[in-house]
Amino acid sequence: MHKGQQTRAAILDAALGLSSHMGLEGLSIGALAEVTQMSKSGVFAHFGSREELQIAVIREYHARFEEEVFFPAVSQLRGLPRLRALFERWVRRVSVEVDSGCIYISGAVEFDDRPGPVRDALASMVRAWQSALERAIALSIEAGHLRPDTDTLQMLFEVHGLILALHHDARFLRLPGAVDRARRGFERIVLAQLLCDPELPAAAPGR
Amino acid sequence: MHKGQQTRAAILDAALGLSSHMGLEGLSIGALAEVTQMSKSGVFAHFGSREELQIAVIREYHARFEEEVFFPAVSQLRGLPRLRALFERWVRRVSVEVDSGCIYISGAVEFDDRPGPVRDALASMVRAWQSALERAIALSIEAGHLRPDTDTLQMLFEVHGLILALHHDARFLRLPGAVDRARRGFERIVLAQLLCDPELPAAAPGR
DNA sequence: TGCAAAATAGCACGACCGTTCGTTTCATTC
DNA sequence: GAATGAAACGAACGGTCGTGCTATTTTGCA
Repeated sequence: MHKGQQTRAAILDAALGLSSHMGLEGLSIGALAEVTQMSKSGVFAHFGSREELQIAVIREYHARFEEEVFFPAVSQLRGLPRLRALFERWVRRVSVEVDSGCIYISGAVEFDDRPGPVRDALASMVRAWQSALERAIALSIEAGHLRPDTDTLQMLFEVHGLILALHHDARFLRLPGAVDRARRGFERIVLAQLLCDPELPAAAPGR
Repeated sequence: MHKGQQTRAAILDAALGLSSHMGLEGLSIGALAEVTQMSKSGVFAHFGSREELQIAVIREYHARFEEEVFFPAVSQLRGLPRLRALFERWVRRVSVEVDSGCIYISGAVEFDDRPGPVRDALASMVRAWQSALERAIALSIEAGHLRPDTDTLQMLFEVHGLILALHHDARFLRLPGAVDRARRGFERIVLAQLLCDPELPAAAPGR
């Protein structure tokens, strides 16, 4: 019987839209029932608890994030091209999204002082994404695109900062030009660690 | 009659602690009454509405932020020393705070999709702080510490990103070493735009 | 010391919250 | 077409929320 899975998916879709606007804590079963034209108990039955619903939302967001950001980027050549693709898609996801609001970012703020399974689920997803980026940076070093003395975690930290600043300026302050500033920041970081032309296949390092 | 002001201040103090843990949206009059050992209506009477309470919290946070970060730093020499002091105190405020959670950061995420007076108050405070930083950067250029072609807003954006990444990694992921990474990121940004030794009084630019 | 005003308490309201439970509708298979 | 189990509903519960009222206490000044 697959009618259940079907409406569960529909509920989850609505839940993602809602919680990207109101945050994971602002997500309520009543509002969700209204949006999906169902009864509260009907919605509730699919998840068993509000916490489970929140975790399901996080997992769904993770899946979509992978689909839209990670998977398309890994088709790029490993090294700097792939890293660039990851960043570019990340930027788009955070900024121009129609109904967006990155749940990773808003969730991190909402749950930084709130231990529990929701926080754990969120943290593990974020860590997974961060280590994917870390691998992409490491591969760029291996491929000879970035200097071998590049501090991987430091670079990750700074790139992540650009995304957070973009989210802040574009979504909260509604400043124009935030996307460009994020891109320029990225190029500045990369340039400082650049070893050779990333368009060419990796060769012996120039100085 | 100043008893009112006094308890109002006490309430506000508790409210700051509460909302730095639970966020401005998580701040409730009932919880506040419990903490301050007052009745709900007693607390309520001091502000007239929850929204006014939130705005009062924002203003109080702003005052403390000025006190702890801005004012001590402007006693430093204008230019790079002052900019460094601003950043260093900002870092401390965001990271090591006892009961912290920067309301500017959490509020920005909570209210990026929620128009209204609270959002407006928060945004104006954040903008005030950002333009204070912008002035500090501009002064560093005027003083000859930074290259005259430095993009002020770009630098502000990147520095802000470091603080946001620090907040994320230290408070949510609880990664060690985030503070150092923020500091190193700042030095990297400054170094790229450095014109002459900031310890010396501004002189004719070396190349 | 007494009095007006300010400050606080107490209580109730309506709304929404997550959750439970018994019932009803629906889809599927014999 | 009847039987069966999943899916959805509807009503209710206890709780908390913000917000009005009306008393009552406390405060500061004459």
